[in-house]
Amino acid sequence: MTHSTDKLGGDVLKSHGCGALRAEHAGQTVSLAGWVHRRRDHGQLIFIDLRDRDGLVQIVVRPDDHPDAYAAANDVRGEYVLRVEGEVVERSDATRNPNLPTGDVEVVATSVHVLNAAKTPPFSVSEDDDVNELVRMQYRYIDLRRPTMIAALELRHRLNQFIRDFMTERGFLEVETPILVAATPEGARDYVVPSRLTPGAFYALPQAPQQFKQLLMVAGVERYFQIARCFRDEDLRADRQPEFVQLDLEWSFCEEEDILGLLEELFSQAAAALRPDLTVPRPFPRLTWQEAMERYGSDKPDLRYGLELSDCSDIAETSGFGVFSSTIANDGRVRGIVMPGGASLSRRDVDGFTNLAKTMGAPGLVSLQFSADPAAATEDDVRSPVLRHLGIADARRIGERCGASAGDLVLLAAGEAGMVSTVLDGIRRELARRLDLIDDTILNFGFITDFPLVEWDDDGQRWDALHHPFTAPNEADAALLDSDPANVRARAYDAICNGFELGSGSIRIHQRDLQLQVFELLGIDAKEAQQRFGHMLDAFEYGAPPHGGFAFGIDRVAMLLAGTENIREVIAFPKTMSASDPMTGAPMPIAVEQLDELHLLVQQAESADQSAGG
RNA sequence: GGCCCCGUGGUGUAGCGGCCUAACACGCCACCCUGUCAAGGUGGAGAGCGGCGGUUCGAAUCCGCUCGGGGUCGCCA
Repeated sequence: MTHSTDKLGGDVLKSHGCGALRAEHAGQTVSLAGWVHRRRDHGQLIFIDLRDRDGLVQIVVRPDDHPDAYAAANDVRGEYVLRVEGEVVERSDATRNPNLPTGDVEVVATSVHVLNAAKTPPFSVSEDDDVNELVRMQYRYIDLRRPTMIAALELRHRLNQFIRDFMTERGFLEVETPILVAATPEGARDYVVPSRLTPGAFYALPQAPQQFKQLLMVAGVERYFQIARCFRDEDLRADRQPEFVQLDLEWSFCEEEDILGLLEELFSQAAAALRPDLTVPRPFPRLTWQEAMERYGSDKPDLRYGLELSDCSDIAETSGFGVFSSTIANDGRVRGIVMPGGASLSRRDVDGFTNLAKTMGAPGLVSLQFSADPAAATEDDVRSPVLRHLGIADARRIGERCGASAGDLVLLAAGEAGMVSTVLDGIRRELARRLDLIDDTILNFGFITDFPLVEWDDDGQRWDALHHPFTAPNEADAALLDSDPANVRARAYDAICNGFELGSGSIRIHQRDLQLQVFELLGIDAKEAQQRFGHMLDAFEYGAPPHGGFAFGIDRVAMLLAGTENIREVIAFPKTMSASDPMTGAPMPIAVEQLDELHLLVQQAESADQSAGG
């Protein structure tokens, strides 16, 4: 036989995969093994759809020639595990099933063996029902049998494979780094592992292999990558899991262009290989962070649609509307977004947007509904709760500034700049959904560049690294490090796609002095720096090459390639929003003996009905 | 930590103060049926409505608390 695409055949128990059989196999005697997808009993004729990882094939069982096979088939139920022997027969024209890849053939069974019976599963494998996720997770091994889930696992496998090949071809070396590492107080909350041998001491699970990969650069690896497991103990989201997988890469003697160019190739080639049906616009658009925030209010804007924001702060500043003028007087901003055709919305609908804004921290929204072109609008043409305060002149200017036309709705948010961005970003995404502007046949990748190096943390009263403390400042802004840290740009960049952040990277600091200067800015003095990051600082003194890198979430890329908005759909065994696993019960209390060995004392009883006290 | 949504037979839903000793679809069980492929037909079993407490003559239905799931803001170097 010539080279076959059948991956599941050739076993002792199984000569072919169910999904692999075609007309060309007609006449062959085959042995198949798989699960009963469906069974159709016609009395003196039983059809069984036998399913394995690659697909389905119809088995026909008749009592006359093979009574034993028929008897076995009679007792078979859904999800029974069978081994079937028989002959592949081309179907008559009237009985072909064009909906099935194997629909031109069927297997006439000569024997049917039940390898294992099965209880009726808690939900259907054969129907694509919307089953409660808790139940799916409790029985994940059944959930994963569903063809869409198997397909997601395979997609992910192929993505990983693609990445390994791609990186290898470009000279990157896959190096594994430790999972038990030192805790880092900065950044996300660490998952922590108590040390038995060093009482009172703890490892942390890595949030990312950051320091190790930089040290690999100092070690002369030059080009490193790893499909790395990362852990962050933060609240979860639809696109966030406590443990996730990144393509982590680091590159010596590289500049921003090298990395962004590599990523563009990687993402577009991966998409072309795995989802040739999707459109990937190239070149990937690049926006500075500043520009992204101005135009979209987000550092991960969905670029598949417009709905850009407009700044109306100057109009607001001189406005007779006190809320606006005082906002500007207090260093706030007033910005707006247009909903095309929104002038006809009811008060109730407009209130819906206001309520959405309130959930994101806005005191409210100002709405202006223009029934005429804003440039020529009279008071009768503008519907707004604040028209009286604003005046028709400013209403016109705002309408024009935002680019509204007759029939449009303008929504304005006023207040602190960050809040205004958050709110309008949320409104923008909601508008896109309502106006059906989201094209799900496009993967719109992009890069965000020139992030600020640091941001002021009001709670901690200090500067925090926006990316991480090893990010190099833009050389042009070096002078501002002491005088005006907020305006120092970092040599940091993010990759985005369809409104998701895929990952981020930067050119790193490779000089001890500059690193110390940045630590200083972050409130880490020389002594503390030496204590906590001495190995990095020392390494920089032993011939550290200039280097930079990137890391992106493989789960998220897989999610986008799979066409879902939920990361759990592309993870074999995900955790719930409360970071638990309903199948295994993790996390769970451990025995007192185990705690003792680890020198741990648990503060509270885990629940009131247990006798173990505080 | 805040806010929003959800929890009714195995699954998905309906019911939203008495008509509910809870309805429908799929699934399940039994029987019939030789060409179906979401097979078909007939019959049947299966939940007391996440838990606790309240309001009421009466609670799946209203209220409070609680548990669980989902979503989101904060958070996520």
